[in-house]
Amino acid sequence: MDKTFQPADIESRWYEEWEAKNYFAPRGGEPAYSIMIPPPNVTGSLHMGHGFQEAIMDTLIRYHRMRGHNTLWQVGTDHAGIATQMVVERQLEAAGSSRVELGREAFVDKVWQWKEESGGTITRQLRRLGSSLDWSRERFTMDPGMSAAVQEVFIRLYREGLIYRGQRLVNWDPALHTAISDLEVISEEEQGHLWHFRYPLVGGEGHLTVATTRPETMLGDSAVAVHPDDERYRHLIGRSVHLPLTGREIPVIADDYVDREFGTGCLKITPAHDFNDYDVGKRHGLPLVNIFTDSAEISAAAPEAYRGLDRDSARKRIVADMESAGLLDKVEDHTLKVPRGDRSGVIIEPYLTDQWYVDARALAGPAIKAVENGDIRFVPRQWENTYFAWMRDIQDWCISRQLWWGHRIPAWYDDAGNVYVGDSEQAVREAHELAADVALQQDQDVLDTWFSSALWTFATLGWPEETDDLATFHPSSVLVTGFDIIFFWVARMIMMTLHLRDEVPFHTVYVHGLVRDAEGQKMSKSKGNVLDPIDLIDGIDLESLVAKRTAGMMQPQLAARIEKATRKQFPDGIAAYGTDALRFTYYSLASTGRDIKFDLGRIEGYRNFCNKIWNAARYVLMNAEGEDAGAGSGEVELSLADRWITDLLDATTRTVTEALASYRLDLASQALYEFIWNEYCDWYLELSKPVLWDEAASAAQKRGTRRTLVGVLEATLRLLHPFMPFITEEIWQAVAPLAGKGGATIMLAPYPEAGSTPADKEAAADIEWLKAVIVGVRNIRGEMNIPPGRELPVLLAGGDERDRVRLKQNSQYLKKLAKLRGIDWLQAGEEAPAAATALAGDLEILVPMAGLIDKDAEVSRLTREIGKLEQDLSRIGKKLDNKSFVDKAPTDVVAREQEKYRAQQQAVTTLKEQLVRIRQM
RNA sequence: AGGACUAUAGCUCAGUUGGUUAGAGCGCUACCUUGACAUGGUAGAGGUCCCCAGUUCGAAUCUGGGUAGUCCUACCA
Repeated sequence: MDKTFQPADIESRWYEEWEAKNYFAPRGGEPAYSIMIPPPNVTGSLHMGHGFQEAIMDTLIRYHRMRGHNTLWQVGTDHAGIATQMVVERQLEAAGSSRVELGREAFVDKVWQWKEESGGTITRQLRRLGSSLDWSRERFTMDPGMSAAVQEVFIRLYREGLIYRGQRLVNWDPALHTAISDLEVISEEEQGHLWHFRYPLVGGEGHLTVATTRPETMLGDSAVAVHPDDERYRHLIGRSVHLPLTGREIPVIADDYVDREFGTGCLKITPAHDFNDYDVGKRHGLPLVNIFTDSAEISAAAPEAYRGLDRDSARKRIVADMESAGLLDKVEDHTLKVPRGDRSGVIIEPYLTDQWYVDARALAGPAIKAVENGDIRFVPRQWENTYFAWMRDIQDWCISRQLWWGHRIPAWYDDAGNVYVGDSEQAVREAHELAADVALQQDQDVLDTWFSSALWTFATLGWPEETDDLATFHPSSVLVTGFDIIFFWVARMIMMTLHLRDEVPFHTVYVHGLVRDAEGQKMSKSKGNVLDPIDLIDGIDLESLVAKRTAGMMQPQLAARIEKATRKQFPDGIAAYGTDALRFTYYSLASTGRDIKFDLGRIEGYRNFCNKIWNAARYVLMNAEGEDAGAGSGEVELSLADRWITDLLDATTRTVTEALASYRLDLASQALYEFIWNEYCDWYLELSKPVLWDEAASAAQKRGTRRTLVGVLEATLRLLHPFMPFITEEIWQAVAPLAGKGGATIMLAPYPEAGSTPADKEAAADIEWLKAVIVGVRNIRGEMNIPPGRELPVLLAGGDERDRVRLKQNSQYLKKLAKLRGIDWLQAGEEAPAAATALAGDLEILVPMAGLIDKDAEVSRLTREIGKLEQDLSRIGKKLDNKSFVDKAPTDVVAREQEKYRAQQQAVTTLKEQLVRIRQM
């Protein structure tokens, strides 16, 4: 074995073997445990959020698999309609072509081609993370099975009246030329202006002043509204105003939607371009004047002067024209919320079109109930409130998209505009007995990507067939996801699955936090603070990192800033930490209800942890290989340390198991870290040395220590395997045979279970005593700068019979671990030599100072120690003097404080006497 | 405008039902290449648990009110 842990080669070797041997597939057993991966974008690549999420799922999956459950981790990818189409369109543009030029069929072929080319990236990356996904069942949201399921669902819901087609205002993306759902619109505050326009009253006397943030929409105004009770304008209701620049006259109407306090109290109404105005227009029977094309340029419905202008130019022109007409009252600065498309980033336009909708209200009821009654549980719980809030006020879901990449809507139209929904044109013709000469045209639109994702948990298992897999693995056990897609995906899965299958898609939703950068910023390409998990695994040099982060930047000045920041933050690039270290970092930061700030210091710490495990294993193998490690029938004698560490492993197993059950991977990883490093390595391995290296130790004793050494390591590796799959497998292969364990892989070895035997409290107490004495000596050594190699003589004083017994049993340990030359009891009446003092309970540990220890140094050390103790003593004293504490606190608490007080007092007395003695020297 | 979450060491974070000397890692200081490991060992320094009030014998923990930050939902032109 190498002296340091080298993850790269080990990782690829083991993953290939696991996959080749089909260890990831379900293997029967009871009960079933299944997780459906949130399908990543097929043409995407892995980011830190994926890394985090997959790591969590893999731990849960490996844990249940080792427990012998029938475990399925369903893998697959998503076709990601808009995102993927955009990428391919951009490629075409770069090549001087376009989607339109290519035509629909050729374009879709092109996308498929791109999917074939780039689709392997993300799945390769998933493998690098060690994700034990069942690749033999890999699915894609546009594969034939999924497509059939999507079609089936659409038709079924249509027949049930839960999908309908309607004309209304939608969120229109004028760059992508498609409708999008409410969720895909991001509204953020931006600096803008409020323009006050004068609309002259018809009849010649005066005007009304309206305030608007969108001057260009005035061309589509249908009315001016005032509040019905507004004294200022009441007399004008029913009159008309000239709509400037258009030659139209529009009425003054009354509607209590108007806020009298805002602006002038007069509101221009543009029913075709504003959601609220649309409602007002409906109430008053106002005409819809659509002044935009589908690219949000001024349309033929507007005066000729403005036609063809984009929104921004139109705005400038209109403001200028109003000003020169003397109709611009004033302009104020104003911050407003601007709605933008989450993909395109352009301003979204409310736009009147025909679209398909899902009646979400009807589906929401059962979905709410399922969470209310606990059929589905959110972890952490608080997300249920978010879910309820949204579900109780849910809007109908616009599912049609004017894209080419996606599931084509199974609807056909005849020339009269009648709609026929069915499996195919043929099926529709037959069902509706349409003559062959009736021309039918299929709907041009595709479905929202989330429509197919909503079917993910059951469509991947063969639905609409009632397959064995469905019966076995559905509902799935847990969904692991980020809060950002609770509405997009989680809620819709729940609604669809309950409706179509009358069962929940999963029993638990584990919601994890967002992975942010070290400053707490969201990672994004434009900020240039993105970390690629693969780079943390393999490492990357500075130049490559800079190149990667600044590639394909639209704005060069951004690239310069990113480069500077990157060079500053990673002057030496990023080291190769390996998958296990990366995963462990995720777990350690995965406390619930909290985002993760990814800190390089942590991953480095866990890389070191891997190395620690590696070297501990080297030590164990070094001492056990070729030796009798107690797996046979030879007599075995267990030492105190053996009993203690075995017990502690048991306690750790319990902690880890409980933490896993409550999705506290941070607590699980912490318990493992502490046990392995602070107990097994720091103490147990050291305690094993005196036995193994002692000529006088019996074969049975050595056998006992070797057996414990190997046995505890072997079990610990299994305990750790779901978290650190690679290093544990590599070491386990060498260690398991020594422990008498068989099996081809640790992956399928049983997960340790906490034993039922009561804790060996005596062993624990003895080890605590031992540690206290050793730490006492080390403290003196450390404070006095005595080299660790120098052996010290030690005298013991005070203490009771138990201390004497313990010393007798543990002197070998003490000598070795505290580097002692000899240990003697100070006889009664014997004068102690000048010595530095440490305490272990009532036991005094004296290290004679002769030639080693400086008097002043010891004086100040003792003084400091006494000071600390006295502070503590006075605190406890006050507590005990408080009558109501003694009266009201539970007796065991009081007793504990009293014992503490006695011990501290004793300690202070002893140290003070010692101080006096030293001073007299 | 509603709602959620967060605030603990210089930094990143734990702290379960109120009772610990408030912990870990990184960083820092000192000493040390001792036969698993310098990606290491030993020892040490470092905290007004955001502020105020309350409940309690006792509050980092419970209640109320602030402050600051992050985010979600809905939005008035």
